[in-house]
Amino acid sequence: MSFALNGRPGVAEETRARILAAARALGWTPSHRARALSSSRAFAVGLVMSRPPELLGADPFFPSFIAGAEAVLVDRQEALVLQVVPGREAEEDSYRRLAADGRVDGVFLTDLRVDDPRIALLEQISLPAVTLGRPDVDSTFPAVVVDERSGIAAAVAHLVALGHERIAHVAGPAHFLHGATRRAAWERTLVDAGLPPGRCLVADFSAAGGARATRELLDTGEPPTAIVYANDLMATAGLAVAMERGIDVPGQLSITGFDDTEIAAHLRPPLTTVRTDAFGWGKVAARTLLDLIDGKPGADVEMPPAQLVVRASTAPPAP
Amino acid sequence: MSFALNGRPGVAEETRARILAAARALGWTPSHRARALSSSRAFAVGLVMSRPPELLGADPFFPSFIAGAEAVLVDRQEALVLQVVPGREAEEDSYRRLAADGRVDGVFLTDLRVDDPRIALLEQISLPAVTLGRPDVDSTFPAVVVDERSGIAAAVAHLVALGHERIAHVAGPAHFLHGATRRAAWERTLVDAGLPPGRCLVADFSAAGGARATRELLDTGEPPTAIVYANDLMATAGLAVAMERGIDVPGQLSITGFDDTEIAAHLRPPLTTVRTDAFGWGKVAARTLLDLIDGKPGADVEMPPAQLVVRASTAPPAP
DNA sequence: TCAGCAAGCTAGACCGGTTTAGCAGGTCCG
DNA sequence: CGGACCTGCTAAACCGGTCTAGCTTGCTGA
Repeated sequence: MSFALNGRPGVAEETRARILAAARALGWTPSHRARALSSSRAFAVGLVMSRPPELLGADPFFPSFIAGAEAVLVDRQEALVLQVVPGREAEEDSYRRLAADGRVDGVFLTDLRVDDPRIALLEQISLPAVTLGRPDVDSTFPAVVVDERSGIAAAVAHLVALGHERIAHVAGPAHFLHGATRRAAWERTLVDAGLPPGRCLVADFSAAGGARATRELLDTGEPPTAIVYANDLMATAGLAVAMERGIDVPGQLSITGFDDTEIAAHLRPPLTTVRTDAFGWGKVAARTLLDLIDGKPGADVEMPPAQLVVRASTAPPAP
Repeated sequence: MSFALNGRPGVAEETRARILAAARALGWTPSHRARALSSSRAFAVGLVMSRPPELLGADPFFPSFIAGAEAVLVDRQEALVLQVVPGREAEEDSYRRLAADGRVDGVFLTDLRVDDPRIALLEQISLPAVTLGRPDVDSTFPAVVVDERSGIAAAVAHLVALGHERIAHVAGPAHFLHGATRRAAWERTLVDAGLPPGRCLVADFSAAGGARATRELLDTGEPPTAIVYANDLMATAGLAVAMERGIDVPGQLSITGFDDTEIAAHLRPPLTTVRTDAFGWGKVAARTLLDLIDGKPGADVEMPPAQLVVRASTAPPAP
């Protein structure tokens, strides 16, 4: 029976057709639950998000990523199990339970951290995974990588080309790999351009954090003429801080963001930012994860690099 | 066995303890899959989102709602299955498949629409559901309701108290129930205040739509002195349009939003808006849904009403 | 003393697939 | 012409729980 339905060899073509016809005639649907039990598969993949809810809401990444992943998952009859956990300890529990209960056959590892303990954890409980970005620790999991460096580098190069020499950075938390990567890319590009590295303040990707960092930068004796933010949310808050102080953007201060959120193009001035294709990322990550689960050897995948989107929040520095 | 483990009567207390101890000693974990098969339960609930990804990303509602729901679900060992569908037809399929596969025991019905066909669909395939908001059609499902009217009413009343007389509205699509509700609340409050209803433009909750509507409003011979937007995203875009035209906010134009997004308080000027407790909404909705699934009669639940948050984007009209 | 009964326990059917073992029928070869 | 072998199909074990039927045991009352 199942040979016929699942299209495996050892069944005469005519019999297979007859069975399929009968199944259709009876309106028969295979029981997903029985299949899951007998084949010890969940036919689902998991995504654990451990960010504070207000940051999840402000970041367009997850919805787009999820939509992209879903686009692939529905076709393969796989479900997406979502988990939101408040803190780090709960996070480990979350993965363990997902695996122990057999709720999922694999997970997406997002928001990669420096020396991320989850990689060892998942290897230990042998839960297949795909990492979003290349981890800095040994990993047997395939990575789906978007080069964020070149996007930030393009932003910095763009500012340098405009004539800026004091280019600061408002970074994300240093323990996040993308926070660290963006910061390193900013610094490296400045050095390569023969400029002294500007000031770097570490914030937390939140609007409040971005505003605070911006105030601190502007309070310096010799404030930067341009600020590269690690995300649009902080950049937007920074823009407001500048306005509040009567500093013209981009006349007196250039700013760039990262994410290209829906609102970025509709701010005043429209935000120069860096765009990544989260939807496409989700699609590729889902395909890679499903292939891995199916036992196909998963190789790392390189996605198109992040693109600089030049709008009106950047201009030559005031003379 | 299962009597003991699930704490049902007909088992001596001592035996129960012995069994539990043995289970612990062996490191035994009940197989979720086997349980699902034999009890024909999925131990999961579903959420189908049928919005374009870019709007999902800009709206803080879903992440907060999901986080709230998760807070309840983890305690009850229930999973959340997420589905993102591109269009209306796919939507129906999505629910049907979720039910046919027995992937979930119930669903959250969000983004309620006027004359929403999903209610009849879910009743037909007898998939338990909880509606977020009170549907305008007959429904046997419990509704978890947040009064959005009074939040909008408070915003309009606030503007009226400041002295505004031409208060326009940029609405969400009319087929969404919350779009329609917010619009009706705006209109009703104006009429109650003895003012002629201002202009209402229907947009689509997107930044581009908000900007377009704002331009159209400001292009009128006698433009409004205040605009009530149906969400923060459109209000933010509207703010940018005003700035672009050199219209001072709030000096010459007052604006209000809806959602209280993370960025709202960090715009220039900080946005007067209406806040709903999406996290709490998620918690209550999850509890209600699980109770319904457990066969407990589900009554409608009234949540605390949306609150007006007055910031600096509203002021008396220019004389 | 022993039938009558309830509480407590145990064996086994069941959920609905997947997968293996075994069986019928036909072909090939000696 | 008969046994080896292959093909295609069928019957039954298995996944790991839930849940019912029936069996033990200990106690009550005539």
